[in-house]
Amino acid sequence: MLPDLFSDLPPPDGDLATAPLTAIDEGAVLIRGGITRHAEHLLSDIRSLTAQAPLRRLYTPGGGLMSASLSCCGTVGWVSDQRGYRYQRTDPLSGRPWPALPASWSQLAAQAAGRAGYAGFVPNSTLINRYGRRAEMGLHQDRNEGDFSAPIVSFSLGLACLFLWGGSTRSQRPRRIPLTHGDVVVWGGPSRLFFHGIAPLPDGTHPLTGPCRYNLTFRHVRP
DNA sequence: TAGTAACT
DNA sequence: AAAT
Repeated sequence: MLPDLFSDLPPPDGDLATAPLTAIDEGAVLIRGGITRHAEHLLSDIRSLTAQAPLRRLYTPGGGLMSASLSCCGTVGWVSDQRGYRYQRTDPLSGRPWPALPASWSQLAAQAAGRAGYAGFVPNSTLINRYGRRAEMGLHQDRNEGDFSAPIVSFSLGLACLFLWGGSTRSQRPRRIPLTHGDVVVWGGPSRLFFHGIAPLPDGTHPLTGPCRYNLTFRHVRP
């Protein structure tokens, strides 16, 4: 078996308190394997949450269909359609409020943020992204939250991917950072509005998720 | 405009 | 780069 793109990563530690922390940029860190030991619990929660608010593909305002599927939980959820990007209190599919953000998720996200130097992070919205075969996410900024003092906390589950990490302008060529099952990325402060994205998902199968990657992105949104 | 076409 |  030939070594793959990701085989030189250290083995996952699984604990946010002790997993190895790498600086990516000013205000941005990668915690390798920080949530590995919580993966099955998180995936089980994703199953029950997406039974209430199904994963769905959204249209961008320009009319493009996103290749990743998403859902939300928390007091507000991110949506995109012909009218633009926004956070709203209800799921447009059902008209009902989004499912509550599980307390265990909020605690893990806060612990990750604290490890990255952002004390007191209290997320009120989580975007649940599912990347299937060849799904990707173009370079973008998370800029609809209203509160840019709070960081973004991102959990990776399942198939490995290449995280595209750019800069404050779209023209800066992004670095490609491998993310594997259990990895956590936190960015805020000077890099809070940096462009980022996901390269097309490589083929593969993960024991816990099959041919897909899940990503949980925690935010604090000023309603 | 979190995507895409249409360039180079 | 430009459309929306």
